[in-house]
Amino acid sequence: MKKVKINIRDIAKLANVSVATVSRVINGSPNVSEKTRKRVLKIIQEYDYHPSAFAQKLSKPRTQIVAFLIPYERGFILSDAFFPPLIKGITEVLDKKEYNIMLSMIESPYIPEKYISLYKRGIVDGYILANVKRNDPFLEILYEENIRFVSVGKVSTKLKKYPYVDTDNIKGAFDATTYFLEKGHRRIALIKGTHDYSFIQERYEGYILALKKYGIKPDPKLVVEESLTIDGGYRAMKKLLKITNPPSAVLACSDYMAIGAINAILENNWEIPEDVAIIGFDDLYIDGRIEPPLASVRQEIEEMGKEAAKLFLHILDSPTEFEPKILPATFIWRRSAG
Amino acid sequence: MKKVKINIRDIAKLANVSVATVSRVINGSPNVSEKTRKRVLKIIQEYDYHPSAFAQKLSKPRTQIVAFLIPYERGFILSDAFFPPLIKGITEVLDKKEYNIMLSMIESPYIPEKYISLYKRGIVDGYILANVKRNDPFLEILYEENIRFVSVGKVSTKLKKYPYVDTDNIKGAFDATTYFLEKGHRRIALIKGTHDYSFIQERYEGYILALKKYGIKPDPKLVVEESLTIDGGYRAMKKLLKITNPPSAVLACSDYMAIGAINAILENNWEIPEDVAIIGFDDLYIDGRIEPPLASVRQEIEEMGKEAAKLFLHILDSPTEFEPKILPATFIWRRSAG
DNA sequence: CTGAAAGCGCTTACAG
DNA sequence: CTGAAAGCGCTTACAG
Repeated sequence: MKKVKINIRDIAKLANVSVATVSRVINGSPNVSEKTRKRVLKIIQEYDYHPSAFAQKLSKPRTQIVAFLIPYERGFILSDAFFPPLIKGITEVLDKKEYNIMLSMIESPYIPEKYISLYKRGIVDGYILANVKRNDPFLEILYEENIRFVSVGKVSTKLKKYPYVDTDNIKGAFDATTYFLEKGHRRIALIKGTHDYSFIQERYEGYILALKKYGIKPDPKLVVEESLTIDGGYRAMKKLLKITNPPSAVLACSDYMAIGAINAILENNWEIPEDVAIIGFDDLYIDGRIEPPLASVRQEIEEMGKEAAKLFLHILDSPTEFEPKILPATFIWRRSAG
Repeated sequence: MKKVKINIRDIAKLANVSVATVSRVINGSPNVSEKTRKRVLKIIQEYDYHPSAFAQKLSKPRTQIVAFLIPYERGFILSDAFFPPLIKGITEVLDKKEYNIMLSMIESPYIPEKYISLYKRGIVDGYILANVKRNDPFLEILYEENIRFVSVGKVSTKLKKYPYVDTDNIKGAFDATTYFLEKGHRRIALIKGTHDYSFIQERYEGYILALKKYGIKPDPKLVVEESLTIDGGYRAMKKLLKITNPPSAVLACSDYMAIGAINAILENNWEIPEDVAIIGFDDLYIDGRIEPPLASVRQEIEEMGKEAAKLFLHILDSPTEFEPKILPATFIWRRSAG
């Protein structure tokens, strides 16, 4: 049966002390005699008393809640394997600091005001953002309003300095492309998404950089833009197979795209990696288990989550002294790469 | 620059009314003259005033926050495609009702008290739970404490009646098995996880029911238990290939397991579906794009999220009058099924 | 339609 | 070490 809700005053009466003393016990203040503390704690336990978080918050500056915002497009692949490990990493760090996570998946186009009110109404101490598009105005609003936030992904080119964590996408794409180059490939294609997302732009840059380093002039016909899905990869590869001088190697900007590309290649009765070698990006769980095993560039997603959470906790205390965190991207060889 | 935090009293003064009137305006009370309302709203806008959610909550019964709890095992495949659509569904419904979601991924073994305090401290109105193991004591605690919750998955055999949403797992497995039987298969194997999770138990039941309907005595050698991963499926299939009279058809309790099984079969130089037909479960995004395309049993995950959220909102008002919701599981034919 | 006042359940100087 | 009291920022009978 439910006992009626008990409050600090009840506990005070029962323990024969003032509410101030009970409050001190709750908050672990040293200014309480051991004897009193024991007595109060006993009553608290006995009556299963839990101080109201909201009432506590009312007299404290922080809420110990961070909003985790994930904007997404209609049709977005929500089964994307990116978020669960990210959330896990964030949770792991914040849990230890008794921080809670308020989750919002918000469909674009969205109204920033709605989500900023989470802060203005005092519900959250700030934001962790993921899947944000290049130069999404939300970041600038947060910045101007002086609201704490951490971005998963370097997404703004306008803000001078802001806290973010990211994978070294340029290096990742550079390494994968370089692998192809060292294997002797000269017709290397890039299958990519639109530049709406910064990581695509960066992977593109890494690809171009590697080509240039080998003195190869990028051929625009070898760079195909499509949606970041299996089907997008399939369509992109179909196009590449039709050009006069098709590529002997393909770097895809995501594993899903790579899987689609593989289907298109096999459908064409070409061999992988003999006729076309292929490398994906992200290193999804399934990569090593498909046929042929898909080489990829690994992101440390859970680690990114952890770093994002750490950075967030850090900027709460020192809003101006922080360093963005870039995590390594590691080329993982598997048979598809040749 | 940050303006100093403004409160209801400031607004009252600026608008030349009492705080009570401002409060009425905020809460859309009809007992305010149009003229006054306009004036107050103007001031509120002008000063970008946002009432403190915590202060409001202090004088209101509900917090408009629900905790979404996901217990998990170390090593659990967090890239599991199950959660993002589930979260999306939950969010979509709750957003409209201005409900927020407090997310907790909690590693087992966990201490229920820690998460129950979210409720006892007045932070959340209740819980939505996913990935809960069969007869997890957490549910019983919530039940006894009279705390509102909805379970994604029918997980308790001890509670008489409690609110849950689930997929019709028995029917799904029954249909898939029946498909095999109608195709003439008589040696049908089941690759499954442990009965820690109720959905495994149910899929097992569906499999057995179908066999019995066709008068086939289940052969224990054809039921293999492994971890719910690609590797688990691989190991399970390896075992099945070694038995004296190997199966001509395999139902796997998850698509990941099915993918592992496919690898084991191909490695053995058997043809799919000619030598062994195979059906997975869940209908992941990739299923139609692997080779051979993987038949599966579709769960309506996003829909489950929506129903879970609706059910939660419902039980807040009528804690005793509700119906658990079972969503259909649909067999999806693809080439692997033969 | 409006306001003064009590109340929600805490924390925290201040005084002793 | 302890308590009385003010304060956090709202809402809501109650009275007019």
